[in-house]
Amino acid sequence: MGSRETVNKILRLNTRDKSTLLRSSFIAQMGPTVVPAILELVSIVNVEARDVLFREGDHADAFYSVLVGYVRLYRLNKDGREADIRICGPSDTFAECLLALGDTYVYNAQAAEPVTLARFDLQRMRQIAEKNPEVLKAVIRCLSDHLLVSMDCIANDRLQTAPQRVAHYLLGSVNAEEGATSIRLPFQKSLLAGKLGLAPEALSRAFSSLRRVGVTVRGRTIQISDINALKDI
Amino acid sequence: MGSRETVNKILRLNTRDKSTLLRSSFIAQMGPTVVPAILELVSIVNVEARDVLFREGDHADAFYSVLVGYVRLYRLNKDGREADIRICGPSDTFAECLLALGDTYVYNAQAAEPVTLARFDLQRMRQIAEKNPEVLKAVIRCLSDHLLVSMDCIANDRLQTAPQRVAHYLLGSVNAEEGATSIRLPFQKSLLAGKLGLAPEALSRAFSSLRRVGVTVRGRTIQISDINALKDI
DNA sequence: CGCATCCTTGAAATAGGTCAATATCCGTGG
DNA sequence: CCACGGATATTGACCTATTTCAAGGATGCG
Repeated sequence: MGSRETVNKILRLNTRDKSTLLRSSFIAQMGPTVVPAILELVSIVNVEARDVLFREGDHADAFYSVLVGYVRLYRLNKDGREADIRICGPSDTFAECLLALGDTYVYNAQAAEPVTLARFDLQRMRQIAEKNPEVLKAVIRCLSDHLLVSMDCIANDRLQTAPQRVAHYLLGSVNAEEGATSIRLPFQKSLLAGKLGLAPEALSRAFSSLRRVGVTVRGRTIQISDINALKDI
Repeated sequence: MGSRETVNKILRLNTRDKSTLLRSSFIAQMGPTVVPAILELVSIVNVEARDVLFREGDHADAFYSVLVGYVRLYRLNKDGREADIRICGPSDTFAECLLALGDTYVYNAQAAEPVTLARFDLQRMRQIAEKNPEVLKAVIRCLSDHLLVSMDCIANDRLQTAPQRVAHYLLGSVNAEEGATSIRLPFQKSLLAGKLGLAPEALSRAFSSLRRVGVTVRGRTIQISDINALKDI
């Protein structure tokens, strides 16, 4: 029964989820030889908005890729204040550093909305990696990307003001090179605030200070009248 | 001649440097089979205090391990303000993420004092890694450690005040568990300030605010009268 | 012993956090 | 399709931590 259920979970991986998984930063780098073996050990997990996936210090037996929704990775200080470390969206992988680091989660993870995840068993993944350098290389790629993102985050926190961080985020989400565009935020503003290391109020104020360079906010929709003006902030 | 010189460089690797290199976070994880091959392609680099090793955007053909001294990894904003991303000391490896990421440095690196480095050629290292999963695993280990350090840094920047960051640093450098001790800072205070994401003045003030919990500063020597008192900051 | 560098201290300016009140958004159910 | 209500977001006022600028003091190297 237990195994029957597991098989069902895998079979139920719908076309859209499966293609997201195959295109995830982690899986996408591997060839047709290992991918099936990995898909064997993947299970699908659905969690509701605000559910805590795991906590810092918990025993870890899996890492994850996001298929649908957004997950918040964060730490707590002893007063219970929270600080986001990374926001993971579709195709992002997290906690994969535990492949090398140990069996304890090093941050908390919470679903910011209803989320679908691919779950990779750590032990079994280590076994597969042991036999397949291809997997090791994918892990290296993945870790390098995350390290780069983290270093960007440190530098931005230390060098940029709130409006600059917001401008930087907008420029990174924009398709066009210049002129006018509009963006739809993929998540709530409170999540963006956390991602940028700001209180929600500070994000609001940053947006309103960007009005003078042609940024208009209506709900999740952001109008940008001149991309180049944003770059000068 | 050129090759003669290279050989000399390697031969000149003195006992102390060599043992540091063999114990560096990167090399130490590998067995006797690959290590000699890697030592073959290592060259030793000496740079003077304040020398810039490379700049963000420079073409990259090597990564490094520190043997002696300290190296500052930092970014610039467009006004020329600097923010440290990581401080690397003896046995630390940096820029190894370029093995996967590309051939452009993603930050600036500057010697904070006279420094001796082991230089790993990226191309040749990639070739060795291709044949030796052991090397890939060492790289994963190394990247995971750096990622963890970076995430700690983000969380600390966002959650802790200046005195808390200093207390946290001191507690991490202390050997004893409780009672009184003293520490000798391994580098200048201005470097510590940068590492903690503070202006030098803020570090000074943080130290003087820690006086009331029994922290006394004289030059590079820090006296701590009660470790447990520090933990409560 | 002297000079340069590094560190500390003070005073003023600022960015952002916190708290509280109001406004807006959006999913739900009618 | 609209109206309702809870959750989100904005705004204002205040407060605190940290930066910045400027000057004085300590430190250590030659």
